Amino acid sequence: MIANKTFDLGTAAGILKLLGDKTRLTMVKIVSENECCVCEFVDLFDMSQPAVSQHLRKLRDSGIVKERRKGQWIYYSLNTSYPYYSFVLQIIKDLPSQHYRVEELEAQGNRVTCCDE
Amino acid sequence: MIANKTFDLGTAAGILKLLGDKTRLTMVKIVSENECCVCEFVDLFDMSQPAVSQHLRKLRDSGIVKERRKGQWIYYSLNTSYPYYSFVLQIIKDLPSQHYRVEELEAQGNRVTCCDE
DNA sequence: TGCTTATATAAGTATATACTTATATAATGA
DNA sequence: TCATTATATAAGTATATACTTATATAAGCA
Repeated sequence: MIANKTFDLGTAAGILKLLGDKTRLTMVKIVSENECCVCEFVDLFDMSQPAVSQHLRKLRDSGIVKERRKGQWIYYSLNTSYPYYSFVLQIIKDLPSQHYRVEELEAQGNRVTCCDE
Repeated sequence: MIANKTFDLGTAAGILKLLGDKTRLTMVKIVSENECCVCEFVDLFDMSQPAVSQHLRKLRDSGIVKERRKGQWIYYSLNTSYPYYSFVLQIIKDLPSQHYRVEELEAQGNRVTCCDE
């Protein structure tokens, strides 16, 4: 683990608390494999848009994920320059891949064309 | 990661939620290095006995830690046969060692003589 | 410009959580 | 047996959390 200057137990607990919610943990696993936008999460989780938005806000505020606006859409991805990125990666690396869910979305034609640049 | 038959995201999130509390995360790190009894935790955390007991209960109920009675004392330690032990270990392994805190306790003469068998 | 779509925020609410104090259980030892 | 020590549990409470609905912001397009 590199560049974790102030990696105390309080910091670690804060990260674990954020990841200790099934929705957010799944979100983080997803964006570690595929850049994803809010409306796709709404589809994937069958959850209201504000609920999704509020979870993403927590993850963004902490620095775990980052956003990128592309027209109307805002894409979320794992923030590789997050100071505790390696800690996050360590936690999610062995979790079951969620790539198939994004593929399903794509098969249904519900994926936003985000890969066209 | 071995023997995690039903290691889905819900299970993982549940574990992370338990560890996502500074007190419990510290407890788990401590018992990964030293077997410890309740009254020692009370000293270490400067916290009420019931509060400590309730945190330990959550950790024990989940299976993360195990207990061993020795006379009046109940010693807690990391449960190495917990199905998700390797996941827990992966999370805590790089956290700052808490061994010095137990040593301080010992220096103050506040350590229960638990190693006399 | 006005309409639509995507996303964020605000405010309210029900439930979960981490404590508190009081009490129960269990082991030790006089 | 009774007192002491260690621990657990029960019940109450204040705060945190994850939603809800309503509304605001922002971009694209007719």
